Formats: sequence, structure tokens, C-alpha cells
Amino acid sequence: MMTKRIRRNFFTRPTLKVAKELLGKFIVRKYKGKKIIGKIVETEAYIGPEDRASHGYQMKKTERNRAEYLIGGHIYIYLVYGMYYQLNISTEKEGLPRCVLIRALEPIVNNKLKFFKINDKVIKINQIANGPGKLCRYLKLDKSFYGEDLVKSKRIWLEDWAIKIKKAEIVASKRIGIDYAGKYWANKKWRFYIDGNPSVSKQ
DNA sequence: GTACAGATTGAG
DNA sequence: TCAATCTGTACT
Repeated sequence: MMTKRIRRNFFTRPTLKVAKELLGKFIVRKYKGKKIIGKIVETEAYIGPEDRASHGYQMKKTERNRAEYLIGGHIYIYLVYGMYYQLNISTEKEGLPRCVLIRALEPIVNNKLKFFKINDKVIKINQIANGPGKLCRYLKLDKSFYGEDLVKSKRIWLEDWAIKIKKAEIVASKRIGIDYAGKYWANKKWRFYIDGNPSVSKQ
């Protein structure tokens, strides 16, 4: 199988295109000498400064969201609800607050492993990273990844395994949890996922 | 300084 | 249905 690391020119294209094409790509995280790998199956696009749901709405800049303005391919990670990290990848050119939120991964593990144990609870393997907070836990990500460059980093990067996702397999729907942005923006179908994939988040 | 809501999750 | 728990932002 041909695999290659995704380079800068993938991320600097229009955000909606990047959000769709990230489906079927792989996140590789090097952790304690091992690789943790997940296939991206669900994303959301946030397109500031126009997008009211974007943290960079009207070019708003704070200490927390400055990574969203970096040139495409950088990690914008932050804490929500005091407990969960959200993994975003910046897109397009430097100075534009645009990014793609990674919402769910299909874990790639040895073929026989179908279940997993967390705190004595048996969980299906495809439910380990089926949500934006859960996938950060799966990949062992924290604030130290803030601003990390996926094109150059030695501990996390993206790979293209030349897997084609057909257009018919991509579902577009409303983004989750952003009703505060008002009907117009909340109704934009900027959430994308692979139809029928068992690791897509609920709702 | 204080109040409050948020791109969520898992337990009851 | 609700609590857990932190931070930016908008108020006083």
C-alpha cells in the first residue's frame, strides 16, 4: 500500500475542500515509541471571519484562538466544558481564522481486537474515538500540541493511504452544538462524515 | 472582580 | 436529565 505524509499544499486549499478530503485520511501519533493510528471519518468546517460559529468570527483574536490564524496544517487545540479537548487543523493562508474540526476517528488496531477496556468497562473498539473529545483522549493529545505543525512534527502527522472515498459516501449535515450562531450559520451543512461508518459520532 | 456559557461526555 | 470543571468574554 502506498502511504505518504500529507504536505502543506493539502491544507492551504479552501476549507470546505480540505474538510471533505480529510475523510479517509489517517492521523498518526507517535507515543512512547508506538504509533497510534486513526482514520478520519467525521469533520466540520469553521470558516471565519464571516462564520458566526467560528472562534475567529469578525477576526476576533484571543490568546486561546490565535492558532486558528496560522497557515494551513497547524493544530488548534483547546479545552471545552473544562474537560474535553477539541482537535482542529488550521487551513488556508496565514491570517485567516479558518479550520477543520476533527470529530471522529476509526481506530486502526490489530485486526483481532474488537473490544477495549476502560475502567473495567468493555467498550467496542469503534467507540473509542467516536467524538471530538474522545479522539483526543485516544491520541493522547493535550495543550502541548497547541500550534504544532502537522507538516513537520515528529510526534503527529497525517498520511494519505490512497484510499478513495466516493462522493456518494460523503454525507453533509448541520454542525453540532453551535445553535448560538443563529439559524443562518447553524443550518450550513458544513459537517461531513462517511456514510454508514460505525465510528461516526451520535446525533 | 464576578458571572456565565460553551464546537462534550458518560452515568443515572 | 444532569453534573463535571476550565477559560475567555462581558459585564459590574
